[in-house]
Amino acid sequence: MVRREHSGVTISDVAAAAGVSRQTVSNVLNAPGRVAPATTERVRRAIDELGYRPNRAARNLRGRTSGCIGFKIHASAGVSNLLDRFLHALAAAAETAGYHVLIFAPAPVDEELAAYQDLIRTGTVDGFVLADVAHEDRRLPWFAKQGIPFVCFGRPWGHEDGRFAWADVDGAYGVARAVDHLIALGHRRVAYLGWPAGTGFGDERRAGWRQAMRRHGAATGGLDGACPEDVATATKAAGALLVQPDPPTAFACGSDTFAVAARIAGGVDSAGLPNVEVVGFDDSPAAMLMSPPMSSVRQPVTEVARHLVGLLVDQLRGSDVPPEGVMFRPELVSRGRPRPGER
Amino acid sequence: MVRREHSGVTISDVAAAAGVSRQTVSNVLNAPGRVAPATTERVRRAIDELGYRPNRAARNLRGRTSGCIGFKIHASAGVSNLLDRFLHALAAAAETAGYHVLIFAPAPVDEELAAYQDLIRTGTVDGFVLADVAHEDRRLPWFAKQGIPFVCFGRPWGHEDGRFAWADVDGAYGVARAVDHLIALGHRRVAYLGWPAGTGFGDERRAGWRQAMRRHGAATGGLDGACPEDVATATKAAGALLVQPDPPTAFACGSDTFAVAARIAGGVDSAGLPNVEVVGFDDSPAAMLMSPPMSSVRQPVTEVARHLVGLLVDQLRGSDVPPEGVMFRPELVSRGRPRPGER
DNA sequence: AGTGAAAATTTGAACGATCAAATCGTGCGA
DNA sequence: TCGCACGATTTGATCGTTCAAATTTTCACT
Repeated sequence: MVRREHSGVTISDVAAAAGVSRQTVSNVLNAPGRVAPATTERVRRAIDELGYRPNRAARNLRGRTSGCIGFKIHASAGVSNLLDRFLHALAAAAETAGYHVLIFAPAPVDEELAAYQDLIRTGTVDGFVLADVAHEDRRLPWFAKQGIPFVCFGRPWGHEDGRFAWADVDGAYGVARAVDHLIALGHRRVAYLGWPAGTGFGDERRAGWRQAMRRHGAATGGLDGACPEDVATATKAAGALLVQPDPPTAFACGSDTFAVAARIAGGVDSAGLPNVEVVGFDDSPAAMLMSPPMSSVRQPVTEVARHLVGLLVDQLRGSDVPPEGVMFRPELVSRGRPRPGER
Repeated sequence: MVRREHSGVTISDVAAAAGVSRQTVSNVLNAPGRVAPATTERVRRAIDELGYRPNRAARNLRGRTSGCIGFKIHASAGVSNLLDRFLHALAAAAETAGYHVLIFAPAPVDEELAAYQDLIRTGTVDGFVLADVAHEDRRLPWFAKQGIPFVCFGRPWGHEDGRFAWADVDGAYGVARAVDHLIALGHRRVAYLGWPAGTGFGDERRAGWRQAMRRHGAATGGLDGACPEDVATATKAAGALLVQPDPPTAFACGSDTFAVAARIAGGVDSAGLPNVEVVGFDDSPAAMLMSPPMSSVRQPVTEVARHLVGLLVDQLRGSDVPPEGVMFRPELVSRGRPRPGER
C-alpha cells in the first residue's frame, strides 16, 4: 500500500486524496464517532494508500505533551539484571499506554536536578519513572514542589509523610518465602545476609526473615549478617557467622550478590556440592548458572512496570486521584540440586 | 533565578521582557554572531530571569527532526550485562551529541519492521542504533531501501557487499589475547568453546583462537567445542572435550556463559579450586563474582557507543561521507587466583 | 413543503519555534 | 551633505496538527 518512499505525507495530502478537509481526517483518527461511515471508509483508504502517519512533533506542539516518559539510566552494579528486565518491561508497558521511554544519562558534573528540569521545561518528556530512589531521596520533595509528575519503583523511604505514587515489591514477603523454603528443607539455623540498617528495603527484607523465623519458632540470635553489597566483604561477613558454635546451615539473602558470597563462604563438600543452602534475591542469570543452580526470589517487574505507567499516566491526564502506593508480591524460584547423572 | 513555577515560558515572553523581537531571542541562541553584544546580554538576562527553555516540539516541527535515536530493547539472556553497559554508554554519547535515546519494545505479534517504520514516519526518531544484528539480518537492506538512517553495533555479517555504517569489537583479537594469557600460564592444550559455525561473530572468535594457537605452535585437534549458548548444553560439550585421551587444561570461550559451563564441566580439586583454567568473553559481573574470579575479555562499549552516535549523526546531517565500519579492540581483564588467606 | 434540530463537515486560529526576506539604523567615503 | 553599504533587528510565513466555532447537510415531524 505504500506509495511514497521518504514519507513527507501530511494530513492535508490525505484530505486532498479523499476529497475532504484536514479536520475530517483528524476526526477519523481521533473522534471516529463524528464522521459518517462512508466518509470514514474513504479517508481510511486514502490513509493506507499514502501511508500516512500523523507527525509527532506537530501533535506534541498542539497538544502540549511529548508522549515520552523519562528514565535516568544509572550504571548498574552487581550480578542482578533487574534494571535490564525492568527497562524492557517499562518500554513494553509504555508502548501499550501510547507512550515511549526516553533514557538519559546526565554527565556527572552536571547538577542532576538540572537535567530533570531541562527535560520538563523543554517539553521533551511529560514525567519520570525513578528506579533508584534512595533513602530520604531529595529529588522527591523537589519534584513535588516543582509540580513535576513522577512515579517511583520502590517506596519513598524516609518520606512516609508525603503522598507519592509508587509501586514496590514486598521484600519481607519474599524473604519470608525463602525462609519457609529453607525450613521445609529441614534447616533450623537459617541466617540472613544483607545490607546494614538504614536502606529501607534492606531493613524490610531483614524484618521478613526475622518474622518468618519467629513464626517457625526458630531462634535468630547470632544469625544476622550485615555488610555492604560487595562479594569480598560479604564473604567475610558470612564466614564470621559460620565459625560460631552453633553455625547456620542455610542463608536467606538480601540479593543474589550476597547469596554468591554466602555460597563462597560456605564452601563445597567432597562431592563438590555446597555445604550451606542459599536462597538469593532478584533471580539474576547467575543464580541459574551456578552449579548447582540457586533458588532466588524473583520480582514481578512486568506487573510493576505496567502499574507504574498507569499511575504516571493518571497524573499526566490530570486526574484528581490521589497518588497511591501499590505493593506486589515476589515469588520464590525454587531450584533443586541437579538430578543424579545430570551434573 | 527561576521565577515561574510551571514553565510555560515562550520565546515571545523572553522577547517582551528584553524589549526585542522573537527572532532576536532565537538568534541569541542559534546564531550569536548576528546579535549586538549589548542586546545579547540583555536577552541572556531575560532568559535566565524567566527560566526559558526552547520548546522541543516546536523546534522539531520547524526543523523536521526529533533529536531522538531509536533503540529496540530486546530481552537479554545470559550472564552478560553488555546490553546494560551499552545502553548507558549510548545514552551518554547521545547526550553529548545533543540527542536523546528512545527505547521501544514492539509487541511480539506486531510485524517488527512496522514498528521501525512507524517511528520514522511519525518523526518520533531520526534513526536507529541496532545492537542485535543477526547473520543476514533482513532489516539492513530494508532500511537501506527505505532510506532509514541506522548504524549497527556489530558487523553486518552476511551483507559484506553492502555499505553500512557499523562499529564492532574485534572478537578474534580478544580471543587471541585470551589464548596468549593461557599459554603464558603454561597451558598448551587450550580448547575453544563457543557457538556453532554460522553466527559471524562466533566464527570470528573461533578463528582468533585457531590463529593464536597456530602462532604458538600448539595443536588444535580435538579442542574445538561448538554448541548453543546454554549452560546445560555447553557443560556437556565441554565435558566431551575433557574425556579425550589428551584433554584440554584450559578454555578460551565465546562468552561468559560458555565459560561458566567450562568451569562447571572441569570441576574443582580437593582444595576447591577449578581443575581447568577458563577465560570468558564480555566480562560480566558473574566473572568477577565467581570463586575464584574469572578472567574475561571486555568490550569497550563506551568507545563503540560514542563512535556509533558519530556515524549516525553524520548520516542525519546528510553529509555525503560514505558509511564506514570501524573496529575496536577489546582488552583482557586478567583475574588471578586469590592470594593465600584471602579466600 | 417548511421548519427546526441534529449530524456532518469545514474554516480559521493557535501551539512555539525558525527561515527568508524586508526594514531600520549607522558609519563611512565622496 | 548625500548616498551607499553593511550590520542589527523585525516582520511575515511556515512546519503539521487539533481545538473551537461556523457552516452546510440531513432528516424527522408538523
